[in-house]
Amino acid sequence: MRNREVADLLFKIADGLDLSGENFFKIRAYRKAGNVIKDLPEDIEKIYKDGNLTNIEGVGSGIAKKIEEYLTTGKMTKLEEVTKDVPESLFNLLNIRDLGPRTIHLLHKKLGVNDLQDLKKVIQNGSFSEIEGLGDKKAEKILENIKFYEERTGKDRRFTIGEVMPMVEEILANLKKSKSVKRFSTAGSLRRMKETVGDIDILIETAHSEKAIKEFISFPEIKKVLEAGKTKVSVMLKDIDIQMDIRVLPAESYGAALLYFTGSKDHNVKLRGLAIKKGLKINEYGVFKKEKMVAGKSEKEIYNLLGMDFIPPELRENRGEVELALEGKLPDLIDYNDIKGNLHTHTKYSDGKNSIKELASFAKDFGYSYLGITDHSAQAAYANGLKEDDLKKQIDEIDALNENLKDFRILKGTESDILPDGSLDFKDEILEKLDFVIGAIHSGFKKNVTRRMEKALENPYLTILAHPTGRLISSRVGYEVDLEKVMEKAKEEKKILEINAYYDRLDLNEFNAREANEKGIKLCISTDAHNFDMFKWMNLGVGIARRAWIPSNSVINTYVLADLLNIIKRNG
DNA sequence: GCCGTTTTCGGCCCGACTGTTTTCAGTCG
Repeated sequence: MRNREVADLLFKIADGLDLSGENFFKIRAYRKAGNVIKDLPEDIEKIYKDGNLTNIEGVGSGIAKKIEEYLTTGKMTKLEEVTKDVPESLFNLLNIRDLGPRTIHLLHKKLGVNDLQDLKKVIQNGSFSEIEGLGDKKAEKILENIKFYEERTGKDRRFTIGEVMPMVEEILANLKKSKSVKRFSTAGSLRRMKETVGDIDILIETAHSEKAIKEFISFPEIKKVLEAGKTKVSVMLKDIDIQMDIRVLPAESYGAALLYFTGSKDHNVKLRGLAIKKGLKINEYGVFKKEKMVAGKSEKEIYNLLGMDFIPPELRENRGEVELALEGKLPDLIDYNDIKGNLHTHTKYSDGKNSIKELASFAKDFGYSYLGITDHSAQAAYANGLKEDDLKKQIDEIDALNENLKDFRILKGTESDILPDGSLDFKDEILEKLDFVIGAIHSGFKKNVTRRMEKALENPYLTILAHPTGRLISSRVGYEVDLEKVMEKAKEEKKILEINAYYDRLDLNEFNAREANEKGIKLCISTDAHNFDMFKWMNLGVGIARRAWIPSNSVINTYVLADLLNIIKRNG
């Protein structure tokens, strides 16, 4: 897939034009095309070969030609033209908050600013503030933001959703206690359950906005207030240095604001386009016919007014959901409370923190009706993997525990390493005694991974293939694997692929998961829990599944026990 | 540069906040 690569070039052209003071709408056209291409599920090269480039939203003949040139020759003349007069170091300045292309262009033209050092110099010697439209306050602000920029990776830094959740939950708990706040919700990419978020958006409904804002900015989780108006507050949070935006709203606009700030941007633009055709205007305060407000209290009301069904936040990416909602044909998505058990967990036997009994009791209290125990196998020595005798002992322990459990069952499993030759780490005689078997690659990420996975999938004892791509969102690209082949084999062998909901894995990701589902492959959402606390990640997995348009009956751990056992029973 | 059930020109999503001014431009989301 070279989509990201092509999108980045278009973004670069947009930035370059921006820094040259070019026509605003031309710049936006490049940026829009980049955004659409970045999120396309199909490969841009394939689209080009099929002659369908201009069918992509936002790509006309001009941009199509540039993409064609790049795909066939490896260069893009337009980009070279644009960057000829803009020094590379000028692009970096765009990463500084409150410093945009117009100002950078001005500083470049009038003061010859070419890089960060120049910028600091002109602020310090006062020539910055002498330019019309700029001043001392702006100078001071920029200087402070330069510090921020230098301390961290810049304003484009993204956080995994699991990284920010704990802090968000603390803040939501604070809001729950507040007497001046009536309702609140997350919005933005967090509400859409994207695997990474750039910032955190929170909406609150209150009749006493001044009081609510004052209260909010005094929360202990807040490091610094960036701006604080009457309806909007931006702050930087402690520990993780992420920006949080709060919007304060009256009841009649709550739905409109939730819709607006949940996004995605592309989804909203689409809705507004539809609204215009109906003679309506949508903004964050409501839907308006001329001056008269005709909807806004709830999102559902607004969608219905536009003649469509309510669209769940996880689908709002302008990937066809609007068209389906208009026809009343949205997919019936898996829901957060459909899950009946966690089937990938570790105990003290290997590298987990809790005993089997503790974990089972927790899972039951969590509302689950079964729990799969899948400790590591011997090959995973770093994780204290189980030898055959340990596994036998564990089987006996689970049998004994099950005898005393009511309305709940512990399932006997293993997370067996897939060895270099593609075989599993236990003999058939012991695998036979288990309810199900997870296979996983934990070493040799570059060694015949595709072939090994295919062979493991052919093994009649294997039930589920864990974290099929092996990526870590924040740090690792994953296995050298031909996922297409692995999926074909899984389909052929009727095996299950895992969506590992551990926040830094989310593997399969939403695109792969959707592809697997379209092929008819069953999926399993698991948290790979090493303690109680990690059960909460299950929601992230469901979020990914919802973003992948997956229905409940495609995920095995939404089934009641009897049906689940039927599905995971060996040899069909 | 893109796009069209007001189509090949003339629009292009919309508003808050800030700092600079005194009506607005830049930046951000």
